[in-house]
Amino acid sequence: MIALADCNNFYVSCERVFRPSLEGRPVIVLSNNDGCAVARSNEAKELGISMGVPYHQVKKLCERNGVTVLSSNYELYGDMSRRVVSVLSRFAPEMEVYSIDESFLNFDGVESPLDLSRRIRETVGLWTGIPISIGLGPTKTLSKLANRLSKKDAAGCLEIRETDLEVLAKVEVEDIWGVGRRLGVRLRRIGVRNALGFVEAPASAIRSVGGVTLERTQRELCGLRCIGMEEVPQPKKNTCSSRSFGKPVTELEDLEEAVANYAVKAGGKVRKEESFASGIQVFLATNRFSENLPQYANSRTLAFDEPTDDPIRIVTNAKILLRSIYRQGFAYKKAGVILLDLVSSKRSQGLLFEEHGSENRRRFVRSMEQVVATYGPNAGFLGAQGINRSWSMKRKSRTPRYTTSWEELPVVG
DNA sequence: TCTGGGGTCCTAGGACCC
DNA sequence: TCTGGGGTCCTAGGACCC
Repeated sequence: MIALADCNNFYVSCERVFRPSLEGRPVIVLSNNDGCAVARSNEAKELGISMGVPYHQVKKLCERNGVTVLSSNYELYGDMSRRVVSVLSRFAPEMEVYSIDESFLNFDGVESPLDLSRRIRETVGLWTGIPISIGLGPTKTLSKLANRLSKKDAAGCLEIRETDLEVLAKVEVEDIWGVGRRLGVRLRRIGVRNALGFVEAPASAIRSVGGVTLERTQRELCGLRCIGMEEVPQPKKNTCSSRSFGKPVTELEDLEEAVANYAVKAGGKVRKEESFASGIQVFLATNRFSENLPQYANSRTLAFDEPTDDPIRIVTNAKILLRSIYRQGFAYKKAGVILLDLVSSKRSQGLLFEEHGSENRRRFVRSMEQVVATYGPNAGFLGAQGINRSWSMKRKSRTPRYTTSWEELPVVG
């Protein structure tokens, strides 16, 4: 038996832990740049605010109904997520952290999985303040399905088996894990409307619609385990840092600043993972929603002669790539840096005849990181990253970083 | 006016090899 | 008139997930 523990309306729930007055009231959390609604309390869902809707489309509705609108506070959510995970890990020897708000737990051999789930749910709620739901099933895909159904159940814990045909018949085909909008359309076209139809369709038909991946999903729904638990997260193959700009950017100098910042950030992630990047890609794009403005998007890739984690090399190359794809006369909305083909820093192939990256350089980078970790991001940065950063994103109503910043601790009494 | 960010996997097609 | 067979590697694009 596999359990999927999923935090309810996670970002909203995190905010409510520190502002209990938001309990029972409509709340939404916005994506970066205060762009879209990415988390909604049940009350907000009832008002008809859908997942991912652009905020400007529901702003009036929010104002009319007294919805509390918050910018995202990823530092807080990340820390709360770690707390939830640490509680969950007490209950299952084998566990996979699947996303910021979901974990799979292996319940093989557990005598009464539902009882255990209820205990876990209670403990997480008590110790972290975050409400969770738990779905149980013989495979990951079935536990995902059970979890979805458990959200509607007041008890918050639900078990499903591949033999529960009448339950499967009630699940829309798009609600299956691994079936998105496109595959949903194509499946409906061949007459598959719900999970029962999906299970009963011939494997060859499923395969012709969605390849081996979708056939695997079908087997999983039939109770056959095809997707295993991944206790140790696989090392990342790529890492990306990108942002939409707070306002359109036209000048190369501004783009260079922005791209330098993304490059430094992506480099930081790579160093943290103890990896080196083998290549780098820079991309930029105008606002694809502004149909009447001239559109342009491009990207360019370059392979490092030797895998690296050196921010100065990364920034230098990012700027070279940017200049090669930049074209004047466009209002750019977004740019980003992707570091490609990450390899372990311990097993990286060096150059045969020369040596890159002096020990001095490495010490310099480490010192910079320590300065920033202690005194904040403005205490030390590369000149290329710029000072004014007029392009930086909007985030109007971010709550304090209650749990990760001494300056922003909640005040009691 | 205003529309997120960060990933993975699979497949088809082209370039190239012998 | 007739124009092979069997590979690998890389990339772009499309699908999905949260």
